[in-house]
Amino acid sequence: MDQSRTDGSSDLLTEDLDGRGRIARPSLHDAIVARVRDMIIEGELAAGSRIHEGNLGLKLGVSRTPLREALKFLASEGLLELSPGKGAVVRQFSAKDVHDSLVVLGSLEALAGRLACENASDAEIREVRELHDRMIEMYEKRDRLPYFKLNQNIHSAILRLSKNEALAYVHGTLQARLRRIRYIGNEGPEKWSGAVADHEAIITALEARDADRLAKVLAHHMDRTWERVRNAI
Amino acid sequence: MDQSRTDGSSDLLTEDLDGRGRIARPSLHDAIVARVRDMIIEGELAAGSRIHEGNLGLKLGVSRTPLREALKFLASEGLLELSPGKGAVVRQFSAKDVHDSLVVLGSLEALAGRLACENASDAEIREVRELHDRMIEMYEKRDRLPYFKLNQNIHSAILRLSKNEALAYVHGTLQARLRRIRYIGNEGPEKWSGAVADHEAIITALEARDADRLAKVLAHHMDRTWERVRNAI
DNA sequence: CGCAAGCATGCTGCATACAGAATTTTGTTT
DNA sequence: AAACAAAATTCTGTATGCAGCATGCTTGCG
Repeated sequence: MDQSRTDGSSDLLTEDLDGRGRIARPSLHDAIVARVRDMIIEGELAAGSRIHEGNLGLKLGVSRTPLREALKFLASEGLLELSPGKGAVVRQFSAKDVHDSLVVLGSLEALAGRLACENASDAEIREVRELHDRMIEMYEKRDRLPYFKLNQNIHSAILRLSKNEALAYVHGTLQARLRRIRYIGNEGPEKWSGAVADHEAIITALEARDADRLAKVLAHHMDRTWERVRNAI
Repeated sequence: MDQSRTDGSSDLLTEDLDGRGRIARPSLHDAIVARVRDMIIEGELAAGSRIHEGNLGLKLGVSRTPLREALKFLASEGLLELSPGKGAVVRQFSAKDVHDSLVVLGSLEALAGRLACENASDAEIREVRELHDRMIEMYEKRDRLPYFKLNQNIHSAILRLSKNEALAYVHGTLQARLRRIRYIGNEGPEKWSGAVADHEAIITALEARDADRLAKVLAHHMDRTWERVRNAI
C-alpha cells in the first residue's frame, strides 16, 4: 500500500491541540472517523447500504484494521449498525426516529437555555449575538451554506454556554444523527424567514436571561424544525 | 490460545436476537464490550489507569485486534479516553461531571415520564407497578442487590414506555457512565426510605397519567439521588 | 551529588495473513 | 424454464508480525 495521502485528510480542520495547548500527533483514527462520518452525511455512503471494508479501505488509503476500529466507533454513535458476520450497515432513520430525536433535542436545548441564562458571562452572550448578526447578513444575501453553518454554530454555542459537558455530549450525538437529514432538508429558502424570527427571539431571551421564555422559544423552534424537515423524508 | 470462556460471558443477559427475532451468533465483540464495561464499573479497571492491551487481551483470552475494537467502542460511549500513542485510559469523572450528568438525566426522565403518560398502555403501567411492589418487598427484607436491580429496572421501564428510542438511547449512555458511581454509592441503607417514598409517588403519578406531576417527581428524585451520591465521591 | 543525554525496553498503531461464514454463481434435475 | 443443490468466490472476523513512538533507566559529565 503506498499510503499516498489519498485519504482526503485535507478537510480535517481540527486543531492538533489536546485542550491544554500541547501538540498532539494527528491520529489516523480521528481522521478516518471524521471522513466516514462526512461520507455518510453527504450521502456518499447511502443509508441502508452495507459497507465494504476492502473497497472503502482502498479508497481511503488505509488498511482494514484502523478502518474497522473507526466503524466500531461510529456504530457506538448510532450512525452504523453492526450485524455479526455481515459487517456494518449505514443506519436508516425512519420519520419517527427523526421526530423522536427532535423531541429530545428540543428538551435538551431548552435545558441548555436555562443553564446558559444562569452560567454564561455577558461577554459570551455578546459573542452569540455577533454570530446571530452575521447569520442575518447571510440570510439577507440568501447565502445558504454560511447561513446554515452559522445557524448550527449558534445552537452549539448555547450548549457551550450551559457549561454542562454531559449535556453538550448527548446533544452532539443526536445532532450528528440528524445532520444527514438537515443536509437534505436544506432546500427551500421560503422557510427561512420563520426560522430567522425564532432566532431573533432566542437571542433576545438569552440577553434578558429570561430562562423560562428562552426554554419555551427553543422548544418551539424545534417543533418548527420538524415541520420544515418532515417533507424531506 | 485456549478461548476457554474465562470471559465471564455468563453475565451477558442480552438476548441473541438481531431485532427482527432472527437468531444471531453471539458476537465476540459484544461480549468483550460488556465484559470490559463491567470491569470498569466494578473497579477492576481503576479510573485514571491506562489499559494495557497485551495483558488485558491475555486475561480475556482474545487477541489485541478485537479487544482494540471494543476499546474504541467504549471510548465513543465516554467510558474511556484515547490518547494517540498512549492507548486507552479509564475516564475519571469529577463531582461536577456526575452532577451535570444527573441534571441531564433528570431532565430526560421528566420528558420520558410525560411521554409515558401519553403513550403507555394500561397493561404496561401495571407491569411497572409490579416491579415496584417487588422492589418494596426487597426493601423490607433489606436485600440490597435485588433492590437496586429492580430500582434501575423501573427507571429504564419508564424510558421504554415513553416509546421514544432516541430518548432511551441517550439516557442509556449517561446511565452507563454513572453506574460506576452508583455502584460505589450503594452503601448506607438509611438513605433508602426517602428513595422508596419517591418511587411510590412516581408510580402513583404514572397510574394517574398525571404528566406534570410525574415530571416534577422524577426531577425531584434525581436531585435527591445527587444528595445520596455526592458523598461517595 | 545532581542533572541531562543517550540507550534500551516495551507498548501502541498499522498492515498483512489466515480461517470460517455468507453469498453468488453454476450446473443439474424435474 | 424454473428451482434446488453444490461449489467457488468473496467478505468478515481474528491472529500475528513489524515499525515507530513513548518511557524509564543508566551512564557520563558538570
